[in-house]
Amino acid sequence: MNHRGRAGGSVRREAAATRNLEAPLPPARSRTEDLVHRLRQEILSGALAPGARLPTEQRLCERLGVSRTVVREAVAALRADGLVITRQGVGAFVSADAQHRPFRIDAENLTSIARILDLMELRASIETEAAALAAQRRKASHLRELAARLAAFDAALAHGDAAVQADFGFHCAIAEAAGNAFFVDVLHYLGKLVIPRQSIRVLAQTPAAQTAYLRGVQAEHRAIHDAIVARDAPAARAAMLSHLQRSQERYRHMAGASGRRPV
Amino acid sequence: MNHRGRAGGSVRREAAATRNLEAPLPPARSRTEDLVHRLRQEILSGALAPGARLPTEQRLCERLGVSRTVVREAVAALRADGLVITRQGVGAFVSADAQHRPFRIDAENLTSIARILDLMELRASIETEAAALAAQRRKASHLRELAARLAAFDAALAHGDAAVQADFGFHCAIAEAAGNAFFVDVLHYLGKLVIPRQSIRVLAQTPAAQTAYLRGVQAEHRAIHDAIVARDAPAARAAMLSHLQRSQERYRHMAGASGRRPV
DNA sequence: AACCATCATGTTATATGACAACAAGACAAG
DNA sequence: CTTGTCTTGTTGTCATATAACATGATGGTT
Repeated sequence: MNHRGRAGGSVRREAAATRNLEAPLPPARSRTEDLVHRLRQEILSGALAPGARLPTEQRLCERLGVSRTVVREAVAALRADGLVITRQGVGAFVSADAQHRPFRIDAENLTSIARILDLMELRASIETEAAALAAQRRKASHLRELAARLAAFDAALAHGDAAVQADFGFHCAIAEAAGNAFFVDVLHYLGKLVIPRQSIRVLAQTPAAQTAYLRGVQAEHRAIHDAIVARDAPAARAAMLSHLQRSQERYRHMAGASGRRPV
Repeated sequence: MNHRGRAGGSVRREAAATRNLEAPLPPARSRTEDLVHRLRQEILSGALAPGARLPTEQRLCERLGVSRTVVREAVAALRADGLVITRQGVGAFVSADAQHRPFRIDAENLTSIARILDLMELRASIETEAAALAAQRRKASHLRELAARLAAFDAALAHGDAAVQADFGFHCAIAEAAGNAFFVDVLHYLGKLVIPRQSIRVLAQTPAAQTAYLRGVQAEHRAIHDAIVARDAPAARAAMLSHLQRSQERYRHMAGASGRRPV
């Protein structure tokens, strides 16, 4: 028996080549990936209900004409995804919480300036509310943390990269003060996507322009900080919204100025 | 050689048993899971930088004293997670975007009413902004969709379960009208977590109470809808915020009324 | 009858060896 | 310098065997 039925893959690859000679990466799914895809679809579509038992490894081997290695690797992948759980000596079952897949934003979705602005918009919606909640709920410890983050930003004014980190730290401290762990989690997640791009934008400027830019950012930070200290939720919301809208504007400007290729 | 060095696992299990005889599930990691954990930590900690090449399967087998089966399953799991990518004949490499892990909220995190209210708060922050954006950007097609969803809700008033679905559909339509795909994605993700619980709450009531409750919801929906039609972003934001705050209030009330156990 | 130890069976977990598919460099021929 | 071939190393797949585990059946004991 041919150990690897690449016939299908080869056909796909050739077809792609005729359409575009520049084709850099023929996907050419492996058997394992194929099986993962099939099982995942069956689970997500509900054909395999939560709690249902998957066919045994032997049956899957027979039905699909693959080796146990392939089946086991596929199941391992699904288990890593949290879609199935296996019990030695019993079988493999569809996870009870298979329905709510993890939320994820791929880097491929962020190839255009418009998409990045969309992401910043999403972030803004969360942070404005976080600022308002922080104004209502902040404790003394949160205020100390906020002040410390502001000071850290001041200290980092001269170093563009460190300043971007400190900037994010200030925002995280606000999310912490909001007293809702979900806000912190989401912000961290989005931050990892946005920060690198922001950092590059900042560092592309001259040192003098960097400092001027960062001073402006810091002034907006202080406005947010003051509103939170004053327990003025609407003001905090407005200050954060204004801050992030200007941030979007700055990004739009810098992206437009330094060529069309977003990073 | 002993084919499965369960010594460590057994020790762990016994230790746990001495601490708590009720121990329901000794984790007892398998070798595969162990290796997945180790490699994942090395990647996330940065010890294995993005783009770096992993040791070959043979080397991993030798160093860790496990079979190739274990190594391959572990790598398959990491590949499913998007942390590594493998190229036949070349090797396995840490993915470039290994840093930003998918965002996920486990069901275990939602065991208390407070946590669920936190989640509703997060959802509110996103939806209020979505409503405001929808008011600014909605096209004619969006208005048609919104009207259709409202009508669907009216039609489902009698059937509690269908009404909850229609309710969510209306909210999704607003996110669509906001013209930012991320809002739709996040709402869908959060919806899968919130909807079932909301549904149970509604169905626990008497039919008459259900209808009264749903009529109140629908009135709030209309207020949001009208603000979006009028392109009045602040009004849309306020209407949505009010709607969701009342929703939180209702949940708090129902949760308090029907026993302490959240679902 | 109720209880408990033991066994048989089926399943997953792991180990091992082999071969196929592929990539990249070495190397010689043109 | 280019091109084709070979060698080597790596991942992908197959096949088989054994260990660990769960579950129900069996049969003996109380």
